[in-house]
Amino acid sequence: MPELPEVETIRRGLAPLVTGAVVVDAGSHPSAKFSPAVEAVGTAIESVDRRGKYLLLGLDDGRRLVVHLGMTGQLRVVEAGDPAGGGAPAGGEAGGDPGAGPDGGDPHDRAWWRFADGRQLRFRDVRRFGRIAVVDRDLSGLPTLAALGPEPFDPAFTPEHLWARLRASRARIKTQLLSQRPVAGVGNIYADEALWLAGGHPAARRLGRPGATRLHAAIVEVLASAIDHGGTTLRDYRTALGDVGGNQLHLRCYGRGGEPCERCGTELRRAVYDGRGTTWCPRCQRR
DNA sequence: GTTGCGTCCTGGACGC
DNA sequence: TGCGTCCAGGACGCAA
Repeated sequence: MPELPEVETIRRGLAPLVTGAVVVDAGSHPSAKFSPAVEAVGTAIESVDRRGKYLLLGLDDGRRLVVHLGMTGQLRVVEAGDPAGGGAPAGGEAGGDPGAGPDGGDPHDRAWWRFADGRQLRFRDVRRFGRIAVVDRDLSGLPTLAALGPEPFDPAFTPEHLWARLRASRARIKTQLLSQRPVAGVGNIYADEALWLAGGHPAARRLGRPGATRLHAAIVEVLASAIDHGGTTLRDYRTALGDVGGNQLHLRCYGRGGEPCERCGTELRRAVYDGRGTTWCPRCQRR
């Protein structure tokens, strides 16, 4: 489930591989979630940026190719003739066999772009929770993207900002983090990790200023640490080079329900809040 | 406007 | 071994 650290790791791997590449052909799964991929044909990729969990490929016609990886999305560059790429795409007509890649490649490939040098950028997404869009440079074509909160490493993301945003809502703290509005890029894994580190209860609806300050520092710390470790691979996530991340070895809360808290030894609890599996320490994280 | 629930989607885990 | 059921979760739609 790619969150900010995973998307950032993919961006860093992808940028040197695709910057300057000219898209000469493309295809996609017929779903409207993926079919905009073909709109990039005839352009050159000028940049690879990230906003929250979204990858933004700057095109030389002024637009941006936006890719959201959803839960199981993977982006890989394959060399011309690489069996993993299914060879040169035959036909290349968008809306072909649902779920099948060009030339009968991986059936979970939802979109692909072929470059002038023969290489392909391929988007594999088993559960089809990802999506692709082509929008103007100002991102106004995607309201969700335009409404994202500040980047966690941006100076605009301050303890005061976080406190003000959390104070303005009565929703649960974790639910607010997952909304992407207080800060962009936090998903279920890092919300649990940051709340554990900050000692905040995920189901609390209010957070004092000291608590918000601790949570701010925790968000920055867990995201930066995860990027340093190459992201978290629980099942599907792979870097642009096909490698697994290493942060799953450093998780201290997420997915560890029933295990002892490494800080106090109390058994970590697991529950579902607002439809999302949540793990927390009942002793370290009191309401 | 805010909040919370249901839906989409598929592979893996698990029980029978 | 095979079948059915449950679970995971980001974004979005909808109802209250």
